[in-house]
Amino acid sequence: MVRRTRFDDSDCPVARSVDAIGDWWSLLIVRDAFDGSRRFGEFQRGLGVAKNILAARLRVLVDGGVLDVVPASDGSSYHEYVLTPKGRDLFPVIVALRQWGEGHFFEPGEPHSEMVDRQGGRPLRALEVRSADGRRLDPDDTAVVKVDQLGTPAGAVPE
Amino acid sequence: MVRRTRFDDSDCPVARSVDAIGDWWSLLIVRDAFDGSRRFGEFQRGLGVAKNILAARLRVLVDGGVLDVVPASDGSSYHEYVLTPKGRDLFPVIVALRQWGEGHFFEPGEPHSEMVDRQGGRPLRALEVRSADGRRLDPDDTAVVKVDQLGTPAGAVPE
DNA sequence: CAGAATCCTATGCGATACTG
DNA sequence: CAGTATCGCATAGGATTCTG
Repeated sequence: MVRRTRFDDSDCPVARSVDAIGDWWSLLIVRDAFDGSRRFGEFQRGLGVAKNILAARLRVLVDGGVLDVVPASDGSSYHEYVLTPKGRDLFPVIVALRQWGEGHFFEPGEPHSEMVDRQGGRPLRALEVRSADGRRLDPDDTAVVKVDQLGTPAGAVPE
Repeated sequence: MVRRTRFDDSDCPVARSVDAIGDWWSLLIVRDAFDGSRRFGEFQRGLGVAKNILAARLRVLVDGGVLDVVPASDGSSYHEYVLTPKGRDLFPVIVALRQWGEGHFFEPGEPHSEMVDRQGGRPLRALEVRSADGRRLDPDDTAVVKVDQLGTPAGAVPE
């Protein structure tokens, strides 16, 4: 796929995000990073991915500014991979995917990993899309517009 | 990749979501569906993807319960692809990816498509991850636990 | 226009072996 | 343990053609 079709010049932020993440492995690496994984071996065990693939993905994520390489915290000569602020900004993406999966791909009672609030251990509230003034928005309440210049929508999508 | 490594039996909802979506094309199809695309040709023009690929992806999305096929609303003999409730539940995922992209892949003032509130046309509020009782949560405020049985966390991740 | 059917190639990725 | 190097195959997906 010639490195797949590139989306990095699209004017759609979704496409650029998708392009920047690269592939699903990368996203699962990020997931594990949020879960606390920092070492090469941790990621490899958590993912069951071939080491060459993992190494390549880690490099892409580091180059893309999602992960940072830091000296190992335990004093060993290796290093660790930690999320950058940019990588941490993927938090809602991971949470959104997690909640979608929880809601649609598990039988009631089926064991699964779950993200909880550390204080009290309760599951998170479902993500809510809101307007600038705080109203809850459904998909139909939104439109995608093309912003031509500095922040001024050029026109609402007709519909 | 023998249809890539399967994640559909993972106990992680993120992995199952990723597996169900299939690939980036599918996600961009969903994005366009949220933007109002319904017809084969609309998706194709919006994505610039080969028709066979598009057809295959649409089938996967329909089979997966993300899209539904309905008779064309304009009376033509073709049909249209509309989001199912399950598909509409991907809304936060798309919004999250969009916001990440907006925040990290565009220069200030660089033209891009933007999702706005239909009422007033203002951009959306940034997604916020919240606890069950409404506190804002950062990644560090959360943990991923393994739920063994009916809703009772088996133990917090040590860290 | 909406697809299905072919053909073809680049490459993602899995497996394995090797290094420090 | 943390990677790099090499090999090989399946296949995603691009291009094109054909049909109703």
